[in-house]
Amino acid sequence: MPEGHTLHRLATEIEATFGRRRVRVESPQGRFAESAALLDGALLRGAEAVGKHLLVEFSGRRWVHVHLGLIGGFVVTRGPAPPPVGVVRLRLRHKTAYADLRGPTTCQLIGPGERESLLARLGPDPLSADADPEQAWRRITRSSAPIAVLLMQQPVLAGVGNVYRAELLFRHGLEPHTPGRLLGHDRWQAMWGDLVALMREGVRTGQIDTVHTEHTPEAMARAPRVDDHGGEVYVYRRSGQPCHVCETPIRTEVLAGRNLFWCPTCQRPDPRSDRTTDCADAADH
DNA sequence: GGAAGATGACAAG
DNA sequence: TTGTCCTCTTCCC
Repeated sequence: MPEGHTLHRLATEIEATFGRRRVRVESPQGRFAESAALLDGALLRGAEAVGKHLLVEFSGRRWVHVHLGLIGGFVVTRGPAPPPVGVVRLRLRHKTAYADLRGPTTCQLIGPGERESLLARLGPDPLSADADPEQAWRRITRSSAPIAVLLMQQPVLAGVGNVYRAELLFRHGLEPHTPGRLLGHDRWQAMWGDLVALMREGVRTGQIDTVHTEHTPEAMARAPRVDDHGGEVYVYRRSGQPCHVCETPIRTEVLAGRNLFWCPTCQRPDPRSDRTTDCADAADH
């Protein structure tokens, strides 16, 4: 579930529900019990998302640092808290709402120093108003790693995951194996602007929709996507299905341990590249 | 009832 | 590059 937009929504929801109130803090599962006891009854000041990280601030310059990883979930529900169902690492609650955290890779009580070092190791977040795309550009243009790998490295760019990276590369017609150093600056600026718009839309709707108006199911008279992640996409998890634009079957492969999807016809190396558009080049990495 | 898989990240080699 | 962790859901027997 969680790419950056999910965490930003979550931060907003947690702040709206629990912000500036004293909350009960529990760890039904037990793995966060010691820290929960320290925070129980404290004032929850607010919540912020940075990339895929969530920071819930409590009085006394204390933060609960949460990272959902691949499978984690943090669900806010109205109403008094019932007995926990399943494995609940952390529960926040007051009289009229509760939030259950399950399966995070990180749930840790931290102080100002640890918070600072976390922020320092993250690249610009397209959802943050003061993010600097040039900071990401400097790393991309220095690297010979495939652009598809760089987009998912959180020190390069914070908040982009497997869906946004695949869809962004499609929307910009960029072959995923193109080395970062061959990416043109203009192309990068366009990609950044697009990411900001796409991810803001993701925060608004809670899902990842990336198709242009002319490629929606209605416009194309095709069946809408039925999937657990909702939105309409060009390539993500569409392996073997026809490209919405050119009908070439979408390709997939595992790159750096993650499933990559792309259209071999619509996506080409950056024009600044001195390579030909021969697909054999793409295998070089 | 069990295996596989999933929008992530890290350590070890 | 591989293995490991986190939890739940889906699919197949």
